[in-house]
Parts: sequence; structure tokens; C-alpha cells
Amino acid sequence: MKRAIFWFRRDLRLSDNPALLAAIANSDEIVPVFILDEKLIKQTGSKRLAYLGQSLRALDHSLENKLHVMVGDQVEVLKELLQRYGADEVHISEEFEPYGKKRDLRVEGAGIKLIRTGSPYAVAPGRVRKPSDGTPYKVYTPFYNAWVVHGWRDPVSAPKSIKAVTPNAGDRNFPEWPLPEGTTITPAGEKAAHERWTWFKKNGLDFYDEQRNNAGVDGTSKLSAHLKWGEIHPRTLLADLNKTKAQIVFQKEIAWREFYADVLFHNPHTDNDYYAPKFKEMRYEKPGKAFKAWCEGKTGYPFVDAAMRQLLKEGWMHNRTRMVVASFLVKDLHIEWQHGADFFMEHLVDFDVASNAHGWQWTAGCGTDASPYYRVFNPIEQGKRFDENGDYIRKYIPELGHLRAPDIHEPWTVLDSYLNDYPERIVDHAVERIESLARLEEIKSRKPDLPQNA
DNA sequence: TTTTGAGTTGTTCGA
DNA sequence: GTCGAACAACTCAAA
Repeated sequence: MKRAIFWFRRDLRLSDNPALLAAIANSDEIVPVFILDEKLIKQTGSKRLAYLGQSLRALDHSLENKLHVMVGDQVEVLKELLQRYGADEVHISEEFEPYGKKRDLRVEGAGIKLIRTGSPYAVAPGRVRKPSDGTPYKVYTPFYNAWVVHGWRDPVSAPKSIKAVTPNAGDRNFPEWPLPEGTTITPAGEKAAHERWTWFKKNGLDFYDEQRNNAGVDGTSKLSAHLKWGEIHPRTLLADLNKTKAQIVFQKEIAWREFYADVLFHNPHTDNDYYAPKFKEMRYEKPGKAFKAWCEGKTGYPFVDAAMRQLLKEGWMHNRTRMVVASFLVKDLHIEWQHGADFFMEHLVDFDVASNAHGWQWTAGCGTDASPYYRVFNPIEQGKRFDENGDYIRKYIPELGHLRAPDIHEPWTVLDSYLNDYPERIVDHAVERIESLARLEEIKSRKPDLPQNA
């Protein structure tokens, strides 16, 4: 009787899971396990934990109650299981971001044999490189073209049957992570992921290019949390796409996720540090009252506040408004992007270190994009363009429920806007935009220091 | 090696 | 209200 461990991490699914198939092919019986890292849990916000708890339950259900859920150090847990079940191999899908990479190297360093099959990406980070010299791409569009040429495998089916050992009662440490009161998150699990994908293919995908920017409409796939936890694989999505304009736009969004994973893979320090180092020199404000107002959705700018309240309530924010609130924090409040990225890390159910850090850096102007320095989002104009009727604002800011568009985007222009305690603007965007451009000018024109006594 | 064209997501101003 | 130009200059990719 040969047994092999299958270690679930960010691949909480049975279908299109090559690593799981490898584990089954190489054994008579598998030992499916998820390990809760207490250090990591302490850094994880309650909404994401609640989601993970639900996802583990869903996975366990698919595995007919055979999932081991262990708490503790990965090396100790795996060693114990290997010994108990007489196994000598641990099957995984490979991970590439700093935490996962380091964790797996430590496990291997302790003498545990890891067998890597596949990854959370259609094309693993590090694979797409410039043909001319083998170095990685730093610009999205050429990366995308090369990524398409590189191509990806077809999906694989779920295993026909899974023979798994029956866990001891003590190895079923399913966490009790309640959802905070007043919050609602997207349903977790592989089944929910496929249901959403089916719904989106029918109702959203062919309008994606038109609808995805409309904050008040359910026009995006909302698969981000499912992708983050690997409840569905991007390869599964790509296999369903055709070459129409709308579907190619969607494919390009999947490619963005892969591009940022690749950029972080080659620049691991950029999870929390500047990709373009000269932005470190810029003058910033320390987070204080204004930062608190931003966090709570009380800046006085309705589109910004609606978005922040959506994040607090749902653990998710529309992509368009992620850019708007990020631009507001960095360019209107002059606060470093890392403070915003950390707040997103705490609250996002779909938090992905590569997409988050580089999404923020793109908006801050210090990321991979050679963005024009004058690109500063106008929170009022963005609202008028991408929430034309004000539906998004009214949904999350009841204090402004009595206003209609376009007034709702500029409540300070309407006499009775502040009856319900909605805050006044904490800054004047027109003033802060100019301030932001001035601060950028300072680091742009700064010459390298000349030797003093040359 | 040198040159050339291009770069997710914007805003403002003036015609 | 709509539209095109200007915003200034740099890095990257590819020929």
C-alpha cells in the first residue's frame, strides 16, 4: 500500500488540478491535508479568514470528509503525517510569491520530498521571456503577446475517484472564523466558482469590454477570490474563451494577473517596496486623520467613500474604484502606496500579493507602466463617467440616498446634501492634484548628488 | 550598436 | 456638449 500526501495550499479544487492527479497516479491512497499557519492567520483579516473557512469545508465535502486540517508548523505537520502513513512524497502545485517560495524551500531543506506539478497560473512565472536575450519583460503588452505565443495546456478533468485515508478525529481542525457582523462575502468553494463562471459566460462575458468599468453594474467576473484560492484555475477559464473583442479583453485581464506574478517573481522585494526606486525619495505625508477618513470611507468624495465602504462590507472592490481610491490616497492625500496596500491586504477576500502590490504601484506611478506623470484620477469625473446614475454611490452611502446624479457626485454644490451627517471634503482635489504634480517634479528634476570636492 | 516606435485604465483647456 | 491637442520626457522592445 503506497501512500502520498497531497498538500493543498492555493489550489482548493479537484478539477483541473494536475498535481492532485500526479499524487493519485503515484500512490494507492492519498493523504489530503491543509495546514493552517498561525503566523499567517494573525496577519489575515477576518473576512478572508471566513472565506477560507468556508472554502475548506467545501473542499472537505468534495473529498467525502477526508481532508486533514492541521494547525502548526508545516515541517512538523508533514513529517508527522509522512511517518504515520508510511509515505515519502508530498505533492504540491508550485508557488512563486515570496512567502510560498520560502516556505517550500524550508520544507525541502528539512528533508521532505516535494513533487511540484503545475502552478496557480496558465503559464508559470519565469517562463515567458524575451527571445532576444532571455530576460523578463517589463512592459505588459509585449509580455501579453509573448504569453499568448507561449500558450498553455488544456484543462484536465477531475479524478474519477479518490482513495483517501480517513483522518483521525484530532486532525479535523476546521477553524471557526465567523464573518464580522454586517458583512457579506461571495460564496466560497469550487462549486460556487464554477457556478459563477457559468453565470458570467452567459450574462457578462460578451459585454465585458463595455460593462467592466461600470461600477454600479455586476459586469465583471467576480472570480478573483476563487482564483486566489485556486477554486478554479485560469486555464479552465481560458479554454472557454473565443476570439471576439469582449472575450479577448477578458483574456487580457487574466494575463495581467500572470504578468504581475511574473514581475514579482523576478523582483521579490516589490511586494512591499518600490519597483521604481526614485519614488522612495518623494515627499509623503505620514498617515493620520486623513488616512483614517480614507479607511472609513469618510473623505467627503462620494465615489471614493462608496468604494471604501464596499471594501469594508464585502471584502471586495470593483476594479475601477480600486484605482480611484488608490489614486486618491497617493495623489490627493500624498500617502505612500504601502499603507493603502496593507489596508487592502487586511480587507480583501481576494488579496493576492502580486496583483495588489503592482496594482498599487501602477496607480502610484512607481510600477511597471511608464505612466505619464500627469495621470491623476479626478474622483468626481471618474464617478460621473463610471457611475453615471449614482447607483453605486447610493448603494453604499445611504446618507446621500436623497440625491440624484449628477448632484450626488458633488454634494457640496447642493444645499441640503449634508443633512444626514455625510462628511465635508477633507481636501480640495484641484489643489492636491497640483501639489502632487509638484512633488513628482521634485524627484524628476533631482540630479544625482555630485561629489563635494571634485 | 543604433534607431525607432510605443507605452491599460487620465485630465484639462480651448476651439 | 464634443473633440483634439497638450501635458514632458523616459524606458523598453524590437528591428
